[in-house]
Amino acid sequence: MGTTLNIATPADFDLPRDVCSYGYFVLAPNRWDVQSQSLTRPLNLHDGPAKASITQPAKGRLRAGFDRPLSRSEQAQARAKIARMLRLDEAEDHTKAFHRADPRWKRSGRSRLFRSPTLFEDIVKTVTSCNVTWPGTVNMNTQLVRHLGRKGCFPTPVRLARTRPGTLRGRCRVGYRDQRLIELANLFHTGHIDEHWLQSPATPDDDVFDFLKTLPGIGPYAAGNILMLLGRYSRLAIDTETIRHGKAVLGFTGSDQQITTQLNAHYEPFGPFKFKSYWFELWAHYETKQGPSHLWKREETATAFTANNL
DNA sequence: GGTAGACCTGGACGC
DNA sequence: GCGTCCAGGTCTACC
Repeated sequence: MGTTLNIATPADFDLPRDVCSYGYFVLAPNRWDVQSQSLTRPLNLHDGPAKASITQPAKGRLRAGFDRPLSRSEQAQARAKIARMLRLDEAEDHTKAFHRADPRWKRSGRSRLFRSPTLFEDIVKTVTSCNVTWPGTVNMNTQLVRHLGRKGCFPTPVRLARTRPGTLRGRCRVGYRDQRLIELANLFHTGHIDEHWLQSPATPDDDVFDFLKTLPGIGPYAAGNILMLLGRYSRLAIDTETIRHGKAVLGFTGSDQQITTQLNAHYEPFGPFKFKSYWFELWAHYETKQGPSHLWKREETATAFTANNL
């Protein structure tokens, strides 16, 4: 008999909406079940992996069922990881401030962007999303979990740091990212990444951005994306998808550089919430083509979604 | 500071 | 079934 945790959430939290808000919800080891509207994934805890199934039985409350009993310390650890994934730290006043800045999302209530239980997983997922089409990202994460993850978990920094480049390339299909991922894993497991400093409100976004760009495999796009994953929304992460959005949806014209300038100007009024305003615009565009994201069937839509494919 | 070319994979396409 | 082309962001060398 496994442990069940009851977890309090901010009053405005909505599990289907807030999980199915960013592409990482379809990447292994996450699994969103459309039928039961639940999120399932294994978590790495003190005494080993435990599979969590998260549902929302009522407003303001989540239920997380595990496939084995959890000790007291593991329960605290699991609560922290779930809170990180679901951004339960973003209270209602944060949502209200965002909706004051951009009232377009007040009706749907959108504000939270799904992320991973650890910063390491978020950074690896970001690196596997660079210079590759979305199905490639999906495959890399599936293979990383399959070949390097213990009992279906995402690989730990120690495990990834000890993996041979040839294994990453041959089995996990990460290509030239092999050495960069190993170096990143080494930086994490040797304590060279100061997560407290990265997450401290006292640290300016620009300083975090500059630091992130020094990491292997992290350029301007990835650094902007990781800022968002750290809860810093004052910058955009501009990739080809953003440029496409600028042209097709916002009607911008000119060279990519000119469109980038127009995009930055367009989102400037949203101040510290620029990324959210941009992202929910993009996400709303996907949903007009494919229907609500919490109903997307993983194999059909979610693994192929980019505006180009839609 | 700006830019060209290499880095890999998987899918689309033509034969 | 095979070869070719293309999409995708980062990194290095070079100007």
